[in-house]
Amino acid sequence: MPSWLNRGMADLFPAGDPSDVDQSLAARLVAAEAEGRPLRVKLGIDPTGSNIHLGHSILFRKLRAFQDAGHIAVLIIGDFTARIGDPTGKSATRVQLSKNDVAVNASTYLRQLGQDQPKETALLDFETPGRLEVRYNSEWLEGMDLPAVIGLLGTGTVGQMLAKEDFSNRYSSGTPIALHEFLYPLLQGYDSVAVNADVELGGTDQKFNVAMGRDLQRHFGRGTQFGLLLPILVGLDGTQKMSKTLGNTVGLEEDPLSMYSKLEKVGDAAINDYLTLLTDLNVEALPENPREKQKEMALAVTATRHGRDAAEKAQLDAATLVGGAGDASADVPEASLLAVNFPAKAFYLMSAVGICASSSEARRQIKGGAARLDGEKITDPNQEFASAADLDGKVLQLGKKTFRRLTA
RNA sequence: GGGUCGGUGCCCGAGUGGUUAAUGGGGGUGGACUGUAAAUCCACUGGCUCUGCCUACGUUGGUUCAAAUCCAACCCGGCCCA
Repeated sequence: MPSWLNRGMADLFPAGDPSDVDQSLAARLVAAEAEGRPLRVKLGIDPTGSNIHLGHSILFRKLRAFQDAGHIAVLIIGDFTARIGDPTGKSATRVQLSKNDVAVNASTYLRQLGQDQPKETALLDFETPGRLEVRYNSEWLEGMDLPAVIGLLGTGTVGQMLAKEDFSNRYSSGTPIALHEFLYPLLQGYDSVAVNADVELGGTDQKFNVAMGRDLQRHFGRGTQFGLLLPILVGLDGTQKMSKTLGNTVGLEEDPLSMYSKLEKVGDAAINDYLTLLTDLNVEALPENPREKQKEMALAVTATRHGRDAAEKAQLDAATLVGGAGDASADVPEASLLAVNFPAKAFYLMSAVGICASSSEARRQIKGGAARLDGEKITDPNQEFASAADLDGKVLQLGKKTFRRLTA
């Protein structure tokens, strides 16, 4: 098996008879090569949120690696499944996305994946002909009639569903499981049938669904897919998975400075994973000193998104900002003063400019000694600023790592 | 459909007529310390250009000078029965 394929891999199944194209991905690769037929590699995404973070990107990176090896990336946008909405949790969170929401989210996704970029900077290769198929699953799910749905339901059993960890947890803890949730794995699996996947990529938490895809392909008499699972990236807290709701993410489109400063304080235990899953570098090449190691990793990961030069600039800026703040040359994200009404009191300014979520919070932060303007501590929440001109170009700081350059 | 228990702030979870945005824990943010880490300690943790004013304990009404706490209806969930 090629190393680009093995890198960071958490699980590959089935992994049976090495000579059987149905049991061994290595055999399938060899056979495909002999036939001059690229593999079809499926990756499904639900366009529910609209910001891709580094945790998602490890799957896309693997998909890209397949593309670069000459295979076909089949990106499935789960517009149909997303529209039904995930009923997990309380009634209040039962969001039903409209057709329009889904369309907007999907296009945001594609843009972030690099739809309009050359393949050198894009996450996926949109350029090379024949390397990418983008499919929407409403294409085959929307028109499915009740007999077909019943047929699909008939391929699974309640026992199978309850064997799935999160269903069984919820069942035994008394958390409701809506009936249609059982349909989800089946529909997702049916996507594999519809696109004739050879390989499906997913996080390790997707094993059940990916396996379902293989089962359904067999049921429908199609070629079977392999499941290639990648680890779930831990978030910045170093313990829980990277996820938007936990607020421990690094967004793909974040500016170099915030990306770097977040990454350089990732917990020691997570550094190797970050490097393996988010870059092509060798773990052995990293320095021993844990602090240096963090910096190297942060630099390398930032560079994959913004290029080496921007990443190095971010590293420098991070160092100077923390040292004294307000360095005029530092490349700090800007915040416009246009929406601020003058005269402005300090606490109001901080909320109006978006560095604090609310003016009450800003008040508290100032009292807690967290706010600085050009490195000088703001002590009075009611300190007044007469006009935007007084603030133009200055750096507003919250805590040690949040900076905004104010612009009139 | 019947019985029963329950729905509290980001999460869990106290509270059961009356100073108070509402005990405690978790999480989060900030400060000290440090390697901008971990651990530990301290503070803060509804909103509002704020010496005051709003909005909050499933929803809507009601009783009361006064309700998260009492009453009614409704909505949602667990369990048992069908």
